[in-house]
Amino acid sequence: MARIESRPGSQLPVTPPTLADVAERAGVSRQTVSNAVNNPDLLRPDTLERVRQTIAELGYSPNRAARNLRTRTSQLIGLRFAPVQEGTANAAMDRFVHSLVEASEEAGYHVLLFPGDDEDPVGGYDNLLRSTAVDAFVVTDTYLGNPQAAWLSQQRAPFVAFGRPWDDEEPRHIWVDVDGAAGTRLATQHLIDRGHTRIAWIGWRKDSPIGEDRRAGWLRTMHDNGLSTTGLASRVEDVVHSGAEAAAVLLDESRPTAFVCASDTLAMGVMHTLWIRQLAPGRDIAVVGFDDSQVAQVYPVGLTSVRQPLEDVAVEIVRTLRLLLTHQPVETWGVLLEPTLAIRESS
Amino acid sequence: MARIESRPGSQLPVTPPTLADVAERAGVSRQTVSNAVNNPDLLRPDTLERVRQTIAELGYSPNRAARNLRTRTSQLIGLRFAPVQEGTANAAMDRFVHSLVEASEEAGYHVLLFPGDDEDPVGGYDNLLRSTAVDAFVVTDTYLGNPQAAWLSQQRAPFVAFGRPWDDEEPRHIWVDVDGAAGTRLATQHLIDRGHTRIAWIGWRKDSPIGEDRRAGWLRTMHDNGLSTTGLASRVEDVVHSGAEAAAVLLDESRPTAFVCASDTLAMGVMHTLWIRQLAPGRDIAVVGFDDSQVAQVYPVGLTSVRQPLEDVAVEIVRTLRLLLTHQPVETWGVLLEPTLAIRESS
DNA sequence: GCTCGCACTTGGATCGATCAAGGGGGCACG
DNA sequence: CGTGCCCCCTTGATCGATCCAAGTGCGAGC
Repeated sequence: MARIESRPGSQLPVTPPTLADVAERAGVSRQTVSNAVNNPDLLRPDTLERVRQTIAELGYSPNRAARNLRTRTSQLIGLRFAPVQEGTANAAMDRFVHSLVEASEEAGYHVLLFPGDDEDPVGGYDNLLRSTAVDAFVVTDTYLGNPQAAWLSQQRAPFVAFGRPWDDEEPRHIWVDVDGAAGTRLATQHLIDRGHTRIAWIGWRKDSPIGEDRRAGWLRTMHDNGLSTTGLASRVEDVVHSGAEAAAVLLDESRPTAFVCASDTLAMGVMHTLWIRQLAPGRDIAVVGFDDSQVAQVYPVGLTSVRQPLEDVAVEIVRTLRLLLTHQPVETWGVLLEPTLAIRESS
Repeated sequence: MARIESRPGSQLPVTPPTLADVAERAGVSRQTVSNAVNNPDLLRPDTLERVRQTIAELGYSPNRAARNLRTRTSQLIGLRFAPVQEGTANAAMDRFVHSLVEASEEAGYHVLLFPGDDEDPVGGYDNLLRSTAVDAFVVTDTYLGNPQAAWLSQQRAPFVAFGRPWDDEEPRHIWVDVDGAAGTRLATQHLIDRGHTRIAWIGWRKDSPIGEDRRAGWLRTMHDNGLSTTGLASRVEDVVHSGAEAAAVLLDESRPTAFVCASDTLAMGVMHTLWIRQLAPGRDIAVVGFDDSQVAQVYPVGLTSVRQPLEDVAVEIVRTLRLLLTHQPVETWGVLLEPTLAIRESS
């Protein structure tokens, strides 16, 4: 049998069998084999069985390039894989991408990654689109002022966004998103149920619509429960030490017994302040984060955190993409999914 | 209904222009346009300029499927995107994938993700290979007993592994890896330089070759510096509470002043034990983790951690893949890269 | 006997780029 | 003035699957 030579890389791939090979071997025409693969119900059962067996024997699999050329599809979904932000806990992307890969596979698609370039944000999209390398895109960063979604709409390229179009009164593109306000509502209600009344908010700066949405969930829940929020909110950068500072100030000035944070990163900051002040998370002060990042899971005092249903997001995105690509009507512009709360020791 | 504003000039035509369109418009043949794209030096400068201008005017980009069919390549690199392991700090995959996407792009490749299936570990590879959907693979999980690398070798599929073939038997394959022992050596020496002499090791069970490699770095460095290691090592599961328990036992029995861990997850366990015992990381006891995960970066007391040069790994992998795919000789079977130490407050 | 429809076959064209030959014009050289 | 040659470009074939239209054999139904 094949003994591998001692020099690396001296192996050559073999040419796989073609449709014609299968046809000849099975004693049928090319067309019939093609039908066996794509329209099995057109064949008589016994013929189908015979062809299928031959396909199995030869290990035939339709050549992707040829099929793509003819059908003008690639069965690929493009996803811009943006640089990871070091120093923050936001590892949601990883989980989302994985879910997307799984969901796509089930729909007969694969995920193609391409790099992001902040100087030319649509360059990668443009290339792939014009060379018909992908059938559709999934857009993940739809924050305010991001030109990608608008650009893709204009190009009439099929895509679904993970994230709402915050800046527009009228939805210009199809989206799937997680209800951030519902997440912080869950978190806040959870704390209220545990007897907390002075629950503080540490969130992002005002120019982040996502941050404001999450904040609104906290705010409304507090008010719905007749609780005051004066002096209990703070808006900072999404870095650990900002969270720590904000927590320190809030503790000094407003004596909260619990914190709801817009991110696990900020929650980590709170944990730090608690640690410095010899306060035990979960016993003395409750803390809830957002994103259920690995930090929340691995931190010795498990951090209670809002968990986005990324698996469902992926499934919903792929489902919608499929409708788009088969030119079926899409019912709604957007789908909003409910997050859950991963409860741990910190609350 | 959706009102999508359209700027007619910049809108993507229903069908993108083809080579023939460009050729006709520029008054040359298809082949000449093809050469303008792929072998510019075959054209006279003025012709080249003219063709290039026409390409720009029409916004032409070669159709991927057609090119793939003819050249029998796809310019795609397959990567199995395995499920994220919840509850551990190992987010190295994310950073690696991103680096790989960037490095691939520069070499004219894209990364195609496909899901992993533990029941049929080579199924995904097989499909993509037989349908000639990808040119090559990057294999990431080459732990002992993993059949993928061996299977791919046998199929003569071009691939490069991130990870050494630990079982050291034929058939061998081409790999790029990070020197784990060098990483723990860095960590250990760093601690010795800070005056520590009783440095403990918390690592994985013996059946993990990677774990044993990392352990060896600690062991050798200790011995090289004339330090004893008796009673200072422990091997456990890679989960937080195991790390915590191991730390507690070691502290009680051997009074170490520093810990080197095989992972950030275990280091988190150590941190937990320190916290319970009111010991300050970095001041009372030093801790070093492995992987420089987001946990290490975000943890309030920054965790010193061995950082794998994943960017370099990706570049090296792509470089080698390119040699393989162009049938150029590959010099060596494997390349071992040196990690660095991200020093933070915990040491 | 005739029609109808099913289950294929047949031959060709097609998708769009690239490969492998095949010109043709200009220039140098005899 | 003819020949050879190189450079630059053109032409037809090709990659492998799918689309298309027309045709064949056969059994059932009227």
